[in-house]
Amino acid sequence: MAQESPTFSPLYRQIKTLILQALEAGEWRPGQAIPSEQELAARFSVSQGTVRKAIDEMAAENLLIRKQGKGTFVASHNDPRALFRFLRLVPMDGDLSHPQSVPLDCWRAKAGQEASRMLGIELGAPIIIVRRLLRFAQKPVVVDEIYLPGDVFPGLSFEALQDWNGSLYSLFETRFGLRMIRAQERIRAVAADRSTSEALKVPEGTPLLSVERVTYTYGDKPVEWRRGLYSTAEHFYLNELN
Amino acid sequence: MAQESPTFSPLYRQIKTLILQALEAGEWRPGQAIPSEQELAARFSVSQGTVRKAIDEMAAENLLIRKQGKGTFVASHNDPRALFRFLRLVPMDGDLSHPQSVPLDCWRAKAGQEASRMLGIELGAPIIIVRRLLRFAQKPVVVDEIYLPGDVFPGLSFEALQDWNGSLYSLFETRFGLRMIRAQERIRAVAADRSTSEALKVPEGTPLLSVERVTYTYGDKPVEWRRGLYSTAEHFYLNELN
DNA sequence: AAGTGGTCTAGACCACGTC
DNA sequence: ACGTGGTCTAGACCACTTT
Repeated sequence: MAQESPTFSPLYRQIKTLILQALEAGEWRPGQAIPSEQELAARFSVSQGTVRKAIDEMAAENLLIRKQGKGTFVASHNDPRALFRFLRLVPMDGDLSHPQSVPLDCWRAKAGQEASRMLGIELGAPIIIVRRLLRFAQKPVVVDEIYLPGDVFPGLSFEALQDWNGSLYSLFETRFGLRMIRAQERIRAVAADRSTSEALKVPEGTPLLSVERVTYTYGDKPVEWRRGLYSTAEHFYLNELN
Repeated sequence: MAQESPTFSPLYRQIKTLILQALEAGEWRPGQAIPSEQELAARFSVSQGTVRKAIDEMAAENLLIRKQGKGTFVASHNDPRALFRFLRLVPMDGDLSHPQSVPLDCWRAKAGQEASRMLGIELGAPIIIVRRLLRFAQKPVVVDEIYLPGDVFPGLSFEALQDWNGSLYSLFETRFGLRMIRAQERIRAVAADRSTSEALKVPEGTPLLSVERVTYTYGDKPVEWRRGLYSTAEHFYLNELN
């Protein structure tokens, strides 16, 4: 039998798309509550159960956060719980202190082969490169080199980075309205080169984790490419396999 | 106000526990279909929707697999799609060939400090240690050293490992009725020692990924502890952050 | 045609947080 | 007391697979 509707999409997915579009358009800001399920059901002329299923999926994707008795909220990187969603590094001695981000450098350049491919932008398009150090309990543990599309981050400067107390993604969200949704990391083992060994205060040649990350915002659009070098003398990368 | 029921558990979670127990007791084997939602609803005297919600959660946890029109099936490591659920290593050139497992050694020992802590067994309890090589397209990429509680794997031998064509977890499931449910990996960067460098055919001192994994079966019981050394010259560890 | 999981609805009631 | 999300039910209908 021929399929009647090869592009069949259940109602709750269509509702999900509509909510997603409202989210993307900035109708509700990160951290704020979205309308109640009843209100959304009325707005879209469907039952509450259908709205519920749409929100369920979005909550599972960390786009929304449900709080019984209070409402449903737009997920935000300002929420401290969101920090370790993307940073999987854990101290071996179980110390739970928050890491400190120290900007080292920030300059503008043109996208080369690799950056243009990873960020999905044209060769030679303006980009911003940030180097920064991550410290746990004052000890340097990670050196990051971060590549950003220039047109998405207008006015990003070294001073702006220094002035910000919080995570980078928190800054991106607050200053540029850009929400990081998901990321993909490619991990390899490499030997520390000269400049890295100095920054991390380890001997040259020390094995380090090389963590390359591409981060996506709404619509699976890549907006960050970074390479981090992790010292694993006193920390490890923790991954849960389900 | 004092909470009326501090141990409140919704009905669908109780149903989930009952299905879990049936699964654990081996009432339905891996790969087989479980009863239909209607049958389970009748068996537990609840509505189909409640059973559905219980199964939904278990499907999200990769314990069950739903197939529209056919039924709901017990997840199995014999399913080839399950292989890369725990093995996150990907060739850099996108070659999708399946890895080949080559057993190197298998012997019995008594649990030391670390093994007893990781496996949750007594110091000196019998364990089995397996060393094996993983090859992608004939090239050696991973050396694993695997620690197993002896009483859970009676009769496991080097010959049994050699005779098996398939993944280790597939063997464990088929031969010992042990289903691996979830795992936790701790990743660090280390330098290749003498014996590892020979097995992986890389120079001594080459940076390698050290991947320590604890694997759990039903009831969060640890039943495997392994340490893998990954050569990342032509492969990388891929991790999706959602 | 029959059986399975998947969707959608409408209504009742519960648990939680706030006023 | 009220509004929110969370649970549970019962029934109708849809999509997919097999007989």
